[in-house]
Amino acid sequence: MEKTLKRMATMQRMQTTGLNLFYKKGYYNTSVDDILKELSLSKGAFYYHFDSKEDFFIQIIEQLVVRKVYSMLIEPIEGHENTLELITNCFEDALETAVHNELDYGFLLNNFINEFNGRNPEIMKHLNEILRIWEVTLVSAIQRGKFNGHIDRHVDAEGVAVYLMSSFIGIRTLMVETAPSARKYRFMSQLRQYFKSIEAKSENQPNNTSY
Amino acid sequence: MEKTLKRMATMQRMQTTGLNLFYKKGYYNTSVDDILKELSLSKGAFYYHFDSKEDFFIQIIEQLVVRKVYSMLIEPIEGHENTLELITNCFEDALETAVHNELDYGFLLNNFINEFNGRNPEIMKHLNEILRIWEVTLVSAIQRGKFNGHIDRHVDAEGVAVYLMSSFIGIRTLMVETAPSARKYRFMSQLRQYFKSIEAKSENQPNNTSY
DNA sequence: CACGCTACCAACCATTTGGTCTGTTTTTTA
DNA sequence: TAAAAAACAGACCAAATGGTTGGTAGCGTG
Repeated sequence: MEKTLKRMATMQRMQTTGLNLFYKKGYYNTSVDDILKELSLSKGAFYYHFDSKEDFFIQIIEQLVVRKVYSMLIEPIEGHENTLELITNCFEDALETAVHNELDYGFLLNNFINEFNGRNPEIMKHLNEILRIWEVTLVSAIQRGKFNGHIDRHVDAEGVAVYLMSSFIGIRTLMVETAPSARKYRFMSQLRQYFKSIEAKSENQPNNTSY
Repeated sequence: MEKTLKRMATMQRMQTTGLNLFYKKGYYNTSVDDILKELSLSKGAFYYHFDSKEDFFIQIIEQLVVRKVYSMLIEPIEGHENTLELITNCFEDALETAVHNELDYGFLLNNFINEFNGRNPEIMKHLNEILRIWEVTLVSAIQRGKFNGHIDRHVDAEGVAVYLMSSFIGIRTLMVETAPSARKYRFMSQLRQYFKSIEAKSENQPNNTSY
C-alpha cells in the first residue's frame, strides 16, 4: 500500500518550494523551471506528478495554503473564552510572525487574490472559499461573544467580521516595506480601541450566570 | 513649441490604455504587444517614446496613478471642516465608485504594491511615496481634528492613520468578487462606530471659541 | 521644392515560457 | 531474479516576450 510513499514525498517537496517561490515572486512570474532548478528535478518529474502548472497551484492551495490560514487565523479564535481577546491575540501573533519573517511579501491570501482577480476564475474559486471560511469563523466568534455577554448585543456581527478582515489584509500589505514593527504596534492599539467600542457596556456583566 | 503636441497625445493614449491593461491583468502579465494591439500601433512607436516597459510604467505612475489617488483620497480630506466627516465621506465616495465600476479589480495602489513588493525596488519607491503622502495627509487631518476639538486629544494620530489605510486597502480587496455593495455598507457602519470611539467626548464642546 | 526631422512601421532577434515525448533508471511484484 | 510498473531525465517544440534596427510616410521650414 505504501508504494505511493515516495510519490507523496516528492510531491510535497515540489509543493513546498513551489509555494515559497509563488509567494516570493508571484505565480505568473515564477516558471516551472525555476521550481525545478531549486529542487534539482527535471521537467519529466514535474509533469509526471502534475497535469499542469495550474493544477499544481490548486493542489498547493488545498494542501498548504488552507492549512496555513487555518492554523494562523481560524483555529486560534475557535475557543470559548472572551472572543475579543482571542481575536486580539490571534492578530497579534500573526502580525508578530510577519515582523520576524526576514523575507515578508505580505499576506499570502491577499497576494494571490490580487494576482488572480478577474484573470483566473478557477483559482479564484478556491481562494474565495478560504476567505469565506475565515469570515464565517469570525462571524460565529462575534456571535458567541454577544451571547457570552462580552460584546454588545447591538453590534452587527457580519459588519465586524468584514471590518476585521479588511484591516488585517491591509495592515499586512502596509507592513511589508515600511516599519513593520511600528505599524504593527499602532495597528494593534487602534484595534483594541475599536474593540472597546463594541464591548458590552460595563454595567451589563457577562452573563456567565446562564451556565 | 507645439511640435511636441502630437507626441504628447500618443504618449497619453499609450499611458491610458497601458494603465487600464496593467490594472486589469497585472504588469508582468501584460505584454507590450497587448497594449500596442489595442491601440493599433507598432513596436517602433512604443520604443520611440519610451525607453523600456519599466520606464513606461513609472511614467504612468507619475502621470496617472498619482493624480487618481490625489483626487480620490488626498484632496477630499484637506478641508478644514469636521475631519472625521471628511474622511467618512471620502471613503464613502471612493467605495461607491468601486461598487459601480463594472470591471473592478481592486484598489489600484494595493494591486501594484502587491505585485512589486520585494521584486522591483525601483517601482516600489514610487508606490511607497504615494502611500507616504496619503499617510501624511491623514495624520495632519487627524491632528487638525484634535485641535478643532472634534477628535479626542489622547488619540494617536499616526495610529489612526495606519488603521484607516489598512482597512481601506483591505476592504477594496474584499469588495472585488463578493457582494461589493453589502460589504461596503457594513464597512462604513463599522468605520463610523470606530470614529465614535475616537471622537472628543461630548462634554468637551469643539473649541470654536478659540476663533 | 528639397531638405531634415518627427513619428511611426514591421521584420527580426535572443530568450523564456508551459508543455510533450522518448528513453533510462529505480523500485515493486511475481 | 526477471519482468513490469513507477519515477525521473533531458532534448525538443511552438508560442510569446522585451527589445533592436533599418526603413519610410508626413510635415514644417528654408
